[in-house]
Amino acid sequence: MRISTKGRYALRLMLDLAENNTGEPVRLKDVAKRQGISDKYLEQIISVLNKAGYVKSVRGPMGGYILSMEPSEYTAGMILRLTEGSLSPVDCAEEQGICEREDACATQILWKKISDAVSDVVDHVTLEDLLEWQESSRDNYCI
Amino acid sequence: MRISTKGRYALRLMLDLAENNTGEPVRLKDVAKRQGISDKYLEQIISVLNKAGYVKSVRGPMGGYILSMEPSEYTAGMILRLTEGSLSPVDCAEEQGICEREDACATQILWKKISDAVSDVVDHVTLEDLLEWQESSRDNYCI
DNA sequence: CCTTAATCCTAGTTTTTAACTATGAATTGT
DNA sequence: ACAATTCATAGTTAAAAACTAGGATTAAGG
Repeated sequence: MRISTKGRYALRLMLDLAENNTGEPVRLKDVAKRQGISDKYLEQIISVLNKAGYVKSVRGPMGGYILSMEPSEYTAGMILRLTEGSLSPVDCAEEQGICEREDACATQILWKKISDAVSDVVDHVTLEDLLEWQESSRDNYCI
Repeated sequence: MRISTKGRYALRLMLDLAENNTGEPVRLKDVAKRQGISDKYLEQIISVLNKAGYVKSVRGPMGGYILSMEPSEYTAGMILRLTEGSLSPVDCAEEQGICEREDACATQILWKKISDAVSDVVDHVTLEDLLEWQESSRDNYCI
């Protein structure tokens, strides 16, 4: 029932872009350093976000990435579904006709409830919310 | 974000024991056949449920397994946590001190929300609920 | 134009986990 | 004694996750 590093890193990546948004593109190498994540791995992850239009890229020196929308316009669900694939605990909870037992399987109802509960959370948390949480937790962060 | 076969099979196994509870022990082989699951694999899964005291075992011929409590006393959460390990999307959401970034990481709050939402579902669905759903879906099951 | 710093693209590798499979010992009803 | 069951442990296979590597492409600055 784990969320993979792809999804988690993608969220932190987007959050980092939001935090460091000065209008200028942000270098991926800097994000990688700040977040302590391999930059080569981040390249793959942001490629997906880029193709989906969630970020804009600028190539060449002084290049990097910028969010293409306001933080409030991204939900965690958008980012996680894009990078994780699906957030459903089982296949049969999101699509019909996969399981030949589905007419006689009560557990499917449970999976659907779980799936809905997860969606309800991630679809109502935006990047802006994360930013706010980040800032308020920053206050009690002593280094 | 998937639930593994261990957890899913364990639920179906417990549900099968509940459905076929006549007071006599139920043979694992029969469960395996009904559910279409390898009996050797089920052996491993029920071993965990047995050690936790969720089922009682009877060895030898005419042996098998029986639920040790009423269906209403088992929640899906009990069964899934036992067989799946944890239902949390990330480690840092259930235990503190794992992530050295936790004081400055807003995503942790999101993971905790997801974790709580999932718990809220699975801790309020009992085996008895599953039994009822099973019976009502049986009605529109034509074979 | 040339160098350099960035993104882009694809393929390969390693590690971990999931999902069984196999073998045989222990137990017990007939 | 025999046969049917659970019990215990180890081994195997397949798939997915988590990176790693190498080079192509683009564009700013001198």
